[in-house]
Amino acid sequence: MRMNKKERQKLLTETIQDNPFITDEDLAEKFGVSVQTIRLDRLELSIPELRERIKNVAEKRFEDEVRSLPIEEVIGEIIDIELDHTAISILDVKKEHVFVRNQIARGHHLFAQANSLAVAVINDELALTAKANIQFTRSVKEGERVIAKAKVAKIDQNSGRTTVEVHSFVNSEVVFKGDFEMYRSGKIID
Amino acid sequence: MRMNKKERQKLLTETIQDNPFITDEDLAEKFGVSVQTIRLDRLELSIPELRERIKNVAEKRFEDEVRSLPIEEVIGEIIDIELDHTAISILDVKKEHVFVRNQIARGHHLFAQANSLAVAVINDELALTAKANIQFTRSVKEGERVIAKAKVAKIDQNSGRTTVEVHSFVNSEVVFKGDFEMYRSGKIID
DNA sequence: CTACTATTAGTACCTAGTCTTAATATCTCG
DNA sequence: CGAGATATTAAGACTAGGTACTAATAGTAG
Repeated sequence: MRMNKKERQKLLTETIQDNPFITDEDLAEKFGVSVQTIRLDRLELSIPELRERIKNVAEKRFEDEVRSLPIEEVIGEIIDIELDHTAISILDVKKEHVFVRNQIARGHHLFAQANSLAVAVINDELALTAKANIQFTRSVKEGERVIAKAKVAKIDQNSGRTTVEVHSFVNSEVVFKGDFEMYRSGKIID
Repeated sequence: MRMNKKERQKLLTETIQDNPFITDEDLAEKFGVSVQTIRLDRLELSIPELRERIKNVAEKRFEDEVRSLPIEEVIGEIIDIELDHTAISILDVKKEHVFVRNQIARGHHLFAQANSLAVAVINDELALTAKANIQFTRSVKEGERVIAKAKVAKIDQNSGRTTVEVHSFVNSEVVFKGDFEMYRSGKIID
């Protein structure tokens, strides 16, 4: 009934991977060996103790949290901005952006990058999108880097309505085009 | 220099909140009191010990992980669908969807809901958005429920190009309108 | 039979606590 | 000022879930 060392260690790795909250004692019982054997196994496999594992999971969550905040505020990373004129952002397409089936980026992520860049380029407290006319000219795959360039095309001095053109590229190939008509609350800050 | 109990306990709560990884010893040093005092404080405030706190953070991360997967696949919850005809989804606007400053939903979330509904309504393995013409007719606030209704308007039998109209409502008031021109890979499944 | 690997056992020690009892310190009110 | 209440500190026994190390035993291959 009892498996050999190699098998046990393989299973041990898997078991801990999908449940890092298991103690050596529980593992020993699960595999029908002594606690000491489990500890030797962990030592050989360089698997840290329960508390360390839990801590790692917790710390990773903290990192993610810090990382997810800026993602929420602006989709993509703004690398250049000249208020009311131009702005550029980059977005690295990762597995969370693509369809599972074909690894093609979901449209709304490209839209989100462009839209939030259009919001950012406007020099106003409250910029909202009123209308948009967009076009996806080529599908973007996981691993590609999308560079979005926004240009303020027109500002209506009375209403404040601002038209922003955004073109997104992968290796100088246009993958997305969008005209955004933006609404701004206050007066134009110069 | 040393603050009173009330002040200390208030600060203690905050300190632990934004760094759950701090030990009683470090806290004692930070507040210039003994470790025992910190422990009494935690007891009074029902703050669990370090290891429990870390475990909670880790467990929460595990829960979140499970929860964040379905959110990725379809934005909003599909409540009705008739392939190649109509579909309806709802999206409850929460704080993660809005601008911090004014609690207005960021445009790309409404777009994402509409776009992913347009993708879903199409009876094909691979549906991609080619173009979209959208309009945000009223701003949506945190706490509101957006109901998106998609209608397939036209299917080009040769190219497979499909036009989907999406209207989104909050309490029967139109908040978003969009015409999506969708591209489908294979033939139309009937 | 010996050499080697694998397993088990036992001991001392560690961290970051809990729980309990008891001794001080400090504050407050009459 | 002093008594009582509240706050703080200390000390001791115990806990989980380990590490690190030494030593004994079991099983197997040459």
